[in-house]
Amino acid sequence: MARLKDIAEEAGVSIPTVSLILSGKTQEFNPDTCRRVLQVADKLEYRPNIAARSLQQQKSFLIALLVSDVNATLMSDLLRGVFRALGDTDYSPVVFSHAGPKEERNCLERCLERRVDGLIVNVAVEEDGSTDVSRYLEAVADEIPIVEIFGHFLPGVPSVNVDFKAAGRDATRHLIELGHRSIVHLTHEHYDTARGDGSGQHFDAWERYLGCEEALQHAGMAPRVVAHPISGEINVAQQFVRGGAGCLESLLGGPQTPTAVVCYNDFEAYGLLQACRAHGIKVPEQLSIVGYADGDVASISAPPLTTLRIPAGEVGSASTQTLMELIDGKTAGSRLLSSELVVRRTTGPVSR
Amino acid sequence: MARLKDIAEEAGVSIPTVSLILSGKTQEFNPDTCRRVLQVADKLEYRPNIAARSLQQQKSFLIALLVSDVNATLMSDLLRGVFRALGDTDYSPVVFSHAGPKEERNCLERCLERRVDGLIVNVAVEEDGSTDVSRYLEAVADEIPIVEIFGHFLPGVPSVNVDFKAAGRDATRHLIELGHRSIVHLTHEHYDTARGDGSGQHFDAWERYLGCEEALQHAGMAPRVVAHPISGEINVAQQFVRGGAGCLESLLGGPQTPTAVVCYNDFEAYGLLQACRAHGIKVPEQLSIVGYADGDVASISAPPLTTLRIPAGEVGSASTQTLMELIDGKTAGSRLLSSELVVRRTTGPVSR
DNA sequence: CTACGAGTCCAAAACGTTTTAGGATTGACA
DNA sequence: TGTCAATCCTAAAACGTTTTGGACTCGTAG
Repeated sequence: MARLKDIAEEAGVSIPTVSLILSGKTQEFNPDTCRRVLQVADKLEYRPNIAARSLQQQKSFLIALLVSDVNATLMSDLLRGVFRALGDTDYSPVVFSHAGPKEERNCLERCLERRVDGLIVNVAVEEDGSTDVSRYLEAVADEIPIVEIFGHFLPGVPSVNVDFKAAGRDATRHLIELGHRSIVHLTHEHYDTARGDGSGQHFDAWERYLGCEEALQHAGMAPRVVAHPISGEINVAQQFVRGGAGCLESLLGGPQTPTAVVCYNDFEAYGLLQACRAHGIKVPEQLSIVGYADGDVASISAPPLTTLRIPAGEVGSASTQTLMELIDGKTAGSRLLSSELVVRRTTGPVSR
Repeated sequence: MARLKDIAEEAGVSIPTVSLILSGKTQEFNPDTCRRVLQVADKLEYRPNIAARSLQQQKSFLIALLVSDVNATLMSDLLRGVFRALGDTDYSPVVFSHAGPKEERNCLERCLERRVDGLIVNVAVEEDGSTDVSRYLEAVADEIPIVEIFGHFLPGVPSVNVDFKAAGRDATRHLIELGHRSIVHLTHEHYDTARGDGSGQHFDAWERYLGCEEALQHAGMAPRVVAHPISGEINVAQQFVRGGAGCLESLLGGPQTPTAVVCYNDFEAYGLLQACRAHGIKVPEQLSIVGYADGDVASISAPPLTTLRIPAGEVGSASTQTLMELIDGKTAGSRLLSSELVVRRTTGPVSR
């Protein structure tokens, strides 16, 4: 593989000359020389050795992506977003997918060895809601630019998050605009465990509830919640499906039968949809349903689910952009991205 | 960040001494020296500079993962597999997710600049079934170890693939063991377009059919195929759902009503399942259904789908292992991984 | 004739590591 | 006393870049 030296010899100039010309400082050289050098470089199919450049410049041109595999479904979108934002900068992404705090530590170590120029990290959170690595990460944060995604556990580190509250608000508002006046928020039993400190494991559920509440109150209505248990044993997705299905009775049995339901996620919505069919309840004529996430499930259900798309790609590109700014020495703030409402066929005007 | 030099000075030895001791060649040195050096290294929190090491060793300790975003749903499993196989080797994965041949070329260029030690690549295939980059990749394959996954377009390059034929065979055999004697293969209209050359765009569908055929013939039965159109406009998943649903009539209207169906994928199976419910056909009592892929859809359908799991994680780890062997100068062969049958509730003994 | 500026180019050092080849010191043995 | 081997360590070169601080040659103005 050709080196600067090879080009220099073949073109009859010195190494620095080649280096400078190839990096675009052509105005300081004789046009003839430039042409010759560029031509030889092309002929020899020269490709810079990034390792050598790294060593000299004290920059690795690598950014690390540290994600816990909880976000598995979002992974590919996220990556694509990162990749898009990286565009034709000189940076490449090193990816570490870790299964928990222990591995996370390990990954971090590798990042440091590589002298990565920046870190996009999704902090692993323990079963009990604690985050083990924060200590390491906090220490590292002083030396390397870090952007946190899908969480905000590191003080002083900018984060890119999904605005769950806005998602709740938008879903609810959509229903209100359709004329609904009796709306229930369907969620899981731990939705209010994060109430105290505003963060914690079930933060998203609480935020989502708050969004609902806000939209309802703004329209002069009181929030109403139906929550189902999550037992922990079986497949997570299926738990929510069952949970959603199991709630139909509570919905119908309440003081006032709702005309619309905002669900915590698509699986719940799907379960509810199934239960409705089983009970002969027409969707959306008798009951409108909004889900959340927009995965496969949403688009294949019958009728296809109105839901909100989680902007994983945008999280990827926004966090990358933020990181780039940090790397360039600028300061950067956190960002909150909105989920986009995807109106399909489970919501419709209220019938009277 | 501490360098070998810093340790050397603090421990009162030379740089090579530190280097050698830290890389485990301790037996050639005085135990006291070793202890001192290791202690100082620990104190200064020394981490080797991989860029410098790369330059010296002419190895980047990077392996690149080049995947087209067709395999989005498999991505996170794949990555986890790669990561698992990498274990605590010195290698880290650089990931490039590309949307097509043009980007693929670009990614490849970056890989070469990084002097990656190996490449795991999922060749992008054009609409018409051609592969643009193969030329570049073939050229590169002479210089860098490559392993191809989810395809085999590069001659002479070992590949790791999913055995679609075995998947078809296993699904069918499962049904035969349950006593079924009238089995239909449900697939899409292009399933036999790859027939000629054995590769091409719809390779998987054809292999899957062949597997069915083999199992059936082995049991003395003739294959029977029902294929639905795929129009291209809407959501791919939904196309298959509709396709599957739309086939129920053909199934019932045929010369002999089948007691079991092997579907091309989970979406088809799901659509068929829906149609069965609509028509009052009991699954699995009247009709057994097997899907393929085992994503969210399979586990949330009612009843949950019997299907085959695509071993994406295994593809990741196997390809990584193969690549490591190539990097170590060994030769390595291709591997064909089996999908695992996941028996849920859409298959049962044939009723008479 | 000298001085100076513009236009081109280059020598040398530096980045942090590994490797090769050998140097210094010691003790044992002839 | 000199030789040999063993033990412990190091000097120097190398990997491929970029950067710094000039050097050299013209032409032109003082």
